Order: sequence, then structure tokens, then C-alpha cells
Amino acid sequence: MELRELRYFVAVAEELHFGKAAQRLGMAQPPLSRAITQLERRLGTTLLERTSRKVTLTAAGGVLLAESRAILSAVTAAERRTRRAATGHPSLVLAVKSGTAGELLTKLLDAYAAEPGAATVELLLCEAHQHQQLLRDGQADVALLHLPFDSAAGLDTETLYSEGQVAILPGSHPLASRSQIRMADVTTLPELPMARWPGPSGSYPEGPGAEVRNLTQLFQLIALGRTTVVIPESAGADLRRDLAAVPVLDAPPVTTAIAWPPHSRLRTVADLIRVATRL
Amino acid sequence: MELRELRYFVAVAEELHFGKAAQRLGMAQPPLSRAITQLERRLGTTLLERTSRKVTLTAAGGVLLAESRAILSAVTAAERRTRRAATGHPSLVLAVKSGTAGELLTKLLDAYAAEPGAATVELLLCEAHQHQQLLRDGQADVALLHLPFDSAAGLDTETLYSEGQVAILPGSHPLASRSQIRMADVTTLPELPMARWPGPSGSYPEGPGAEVRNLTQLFQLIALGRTTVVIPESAGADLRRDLAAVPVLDAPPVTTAIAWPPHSRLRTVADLIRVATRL
DNA sequence: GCAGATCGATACCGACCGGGTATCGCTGCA
DNA sequence: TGCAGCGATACCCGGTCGGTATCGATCTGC
Repeated sequence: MELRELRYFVAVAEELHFGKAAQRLGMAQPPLSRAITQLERRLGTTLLERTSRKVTLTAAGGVLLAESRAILSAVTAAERRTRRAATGHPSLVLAVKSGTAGELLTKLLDAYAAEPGAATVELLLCEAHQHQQLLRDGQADVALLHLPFDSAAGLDTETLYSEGQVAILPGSHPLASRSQIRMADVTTLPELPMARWPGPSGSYPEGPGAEVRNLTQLFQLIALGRTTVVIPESAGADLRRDLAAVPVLDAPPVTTAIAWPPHSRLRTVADLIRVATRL
Repeated sequence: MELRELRYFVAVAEELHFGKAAQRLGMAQPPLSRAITQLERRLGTTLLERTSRKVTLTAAGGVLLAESRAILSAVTAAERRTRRAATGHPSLVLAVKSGTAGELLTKLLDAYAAEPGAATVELLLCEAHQHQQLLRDGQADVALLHLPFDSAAGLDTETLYSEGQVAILPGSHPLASRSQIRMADVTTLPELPMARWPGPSGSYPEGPGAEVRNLTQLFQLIALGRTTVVIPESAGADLRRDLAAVPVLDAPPVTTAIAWPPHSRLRTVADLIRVATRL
């Protein structure tokens, strides 16, 4: 198998149309058909069921599609990392969701900078759920993420610390003056439906709550009395004065973890992880 | 980048000798030199420092070597999994160390077999530390492993259960009659040095204890009064009559987990995991 | 029911590239 | 200084990849 064939296969499997896939690949349709046929012959399996009107994936094709995507990500990651390693000035890209782990992040960066031989740390601010892809395709070397919200599938992690969650409410809301509440108290407020975040796929779950992408949007909507949310304590520090944070007793604890791609052998990554776990 | 180039690069990086690498690849040396040069040009980096007497890896080369190995494993995994998916009769390869999780394994297999649509489960008995490679290169779909001994780097896991550890001693040993002991009690016995297992690299750590590869060897040596060992409770069940198992209070607990490659989307794997976590 | 459109497969051709052999040039060593 | 070892270079050949033209099948609309 060659990467060329996998790239072609992914294009066809995603488009389910040889013509369109060829166009996307910037080539003519016949050699594409031939390449796929050759790949199928090599593997001894049909990957695509095709009539002259419709193309569908076989079970084996589905498996190969998933594997191919992983392989192609790994290849672009290899290119990026090799080039970065070649520059000489060691640098480290740390992916974090904006608004995440404020104080911890400061301490981590300070402590790492004090290490002998510390590399320059570039911060890569990303959206929720993006960490994984960034690490996979080599755009980032390390990430800070929130378990169990962010998936750490296929990554190595060290947990750094756990914290409870708080509900963020308009300052004037009856619940705002309570010293603690329960999940049921906030999830059952008809006038304040819970805000909805985009899932891993980028689309929003169904529900009545507002669709939000970041904390600024969210806090504004809460201040307007349109929605509410349950978030980690630390994300609810330094609130606007018109909002209140109330601990939610039975919300699952959130763990902040540092994650990196499993076979990373970079000394700089190892150093950062060591520093992080000692904080 | 193409896989051909990565395969060539790995060969050269491992041999550090173009002639030997070419021989291993079954080709002549000149085209190999050319291919490496071309790869370097594509990446815009020197990967190998070469004089006419010696070849050495650059830092970038080291990075690419690690990444390439991962990619090539992923490719052979993709081929194997695709071919297996094509056979039609769904099967599932479960990797376990021989002697591991006896009772749990029986229950798991029984429970899974009772599921509707269960696949045939093939057991792949492996050596310690081999799980990871088997999952990575597609020889196995799922593995049972012992945390923290077996590394789960780059794998998804669900922990199944935790247990304490016991010291296995000759029945006649003074400690054998104790109801519980501490690590210090067994590690400081000059006449019974702790057995040594091969590490992830396959080589044995330094030390006075006997080198062992499996439980049968081990139990025989313990019965002969040559060594001792601390292992999970369940592995010490059903002992030979001339041996004694004594709980070690302060030994770290051992967790049995089920692990699978992160982007596995096989229904059969998902089913098995679900069954396992419900046990 | 037939003409046309759509789409993948096939046939054929040219150009590029990957692999081979021969040889060069450098380096360490006796 | 001559020789052996090793990687790079020069040059040639053949396979293969990609292009154009066309076929054959299937669905659509009149």
C-alpha cells in the first residue's frame, strides 16, 4: 500500500463519487478509478460497491477509511514535527482552550521557563474538542484538557488536579444567594435552559438552551437572564460583578490533565510534563 | 512523503549504513541514497549526517524515525484490519498474557458469547509488554492488561477491577505463615532475591534475582527456594501445594483493564468493551 | 420507449521516475 | 602511498502513473 492510494481512497470514500473525488484531487477520473482498483486488488477485497449511478462503502471500506484518516494525520504530523525539530531552536506548542486553567497555566509556564534548557513555549489557543486533532496532526506537542469532557483517546495523559463545578447564574436569580445547590436545581429551571456547547463533531446537541462557543458569549447571555451553565470552579473565578457562581454539589468533578501524543520522545515535552506533575 | 521513502529511511536510520540497509531492502545502494536525498529535499532538512566512513542521525532524523515507525505500524494494521473486515465472518482477536485474569477472562468470554451478534473471539496469548505492539499493528483488536505494569500509551482503556498483590514464598519459609507482610519484608531477604521479568525492551533489569518469563518457571524456582515475587492476587490463586501466597499490605494495587486502539470503530469491539465494563 | 445525460470502466499513449550497473571521490588504515 | 570501504554521481532502461478518447450501463424526461 502506498500513501498516494490511501489519499485517493479517502477522497473517493468521502465524496462517494469518482468524478468529484478526481476533481478534488486535481486529476482526471480514469487514473483514479484505476488506482482504486489496484488498491482493491492488492488488498484482495472490494472497498467500494459501484454501479454506474451510485458508489457505496463496503464494511472493509469503512474500516480502511478510518485507518487511512489516522495514517494520513500521522504523516502530516511527522512532516511538521520533523521540520520543527530541524529548525534548531527548540520550541514547544501547547494547545489550550481559551479561558482554561488560568492560574495553573501561569504557574506551569513560569515553572517550565525556569528549567534549564527550556524551549520557547508557543500557546495555541483552540476551540473545545480540537486538542486531539491538533496533537494528532502535529500542530501541537502538548495540550491541557478537561477530562472527562475532552476525549483523550489515543493520547498519553497525566492528571494535574481535580475540581468541583459551579453553576453560573444571574446575580439577581433566587438561587444565586444559595451557598450550594444540586444539579437538579439548575437543570429544571424552565426560564433558564442550560447553554449548549458544540460537540466533537462541531454541531450542537438538541435543546432549548442558547448555542455558545466561548465564555464571553456565555456570560453575556447569562447576565441577560437567558441561560445558565455548570462549569469548573476555576473557569468561574474572576466573574463579572452581575453574575454569581454557586457550587454544585453533585456535579461530576472535572480533571485538568496534560496530554501528549503517545510516542513523543521529545526531551522538551518530557520536561514540561515533569514540571506539570510537580506543581 | 511516500511510504516507500519512510521504509527506506527507517532501514537506513536503523542500520546507519547505506549498503547494509540496501541489502536488507533487497535493492542496490545508489537508488537508496537517491531516495533519502529526495526525502531530505522534500522536507528541507538533513536527516542523516554522512561522511564516507560513518552515518549518524540528526535530531530531525531521530524525530522522523520515531514517527515513521508509528506510521508503518499503522499501515500494516490498516491492511490486516481491512482484510479481516472483508472476510464477512466477524471475528475478534483478544490479546492476553498467558496466566492472566483467569476467572475474569472466563466470565468475559461467556458473557460476550451470550450477546446477540457476538463475533468469534480468538485468543492471542502473548508475552508481557507485547500487547501494545499487537494492537498497534493490527494483530489484535482488544487486549487485557495489567496497569501500571503494562503501558497503555496511545490506547483507550476501561479499567475493570483492582486487586492487591501477594508475595509467593516457599511453603516452608518463615514468612509463609504470616497473614500479611510488607514490601520491605520481602525485598530485603538476601537468600530470596526478587525474580526479574524482562522489561518492555525484552532485556532484563540488573539484579541478583532469577530471570523468568512465565509463571511456571517462576513457581518452580520459588519452590526450589531460589527466588520470590510479588504478583496480583488472582495470579496467585490455585497455587502448587508447596507454595504460599501472603498478602503484601503496601504493594501498589494492580488494575486489570481492557484496552483497544483509539480509533477502533468496530461494533464487535464496542460490544466486548460494554460487556466487560458491566461484569 | 427512446434520446440524452451521467458516471464509472476500458483502451491507448507519452512522460516521468524508480531501480539497475558502472564508476567516481573521499577517508581511514596498513 | 596504495588499498579497501562507503556514499555520491552518471547514465540507461522499463514500469507505471496520469492524460485523452471512448465505451457501456443506468436513470430521466418527453
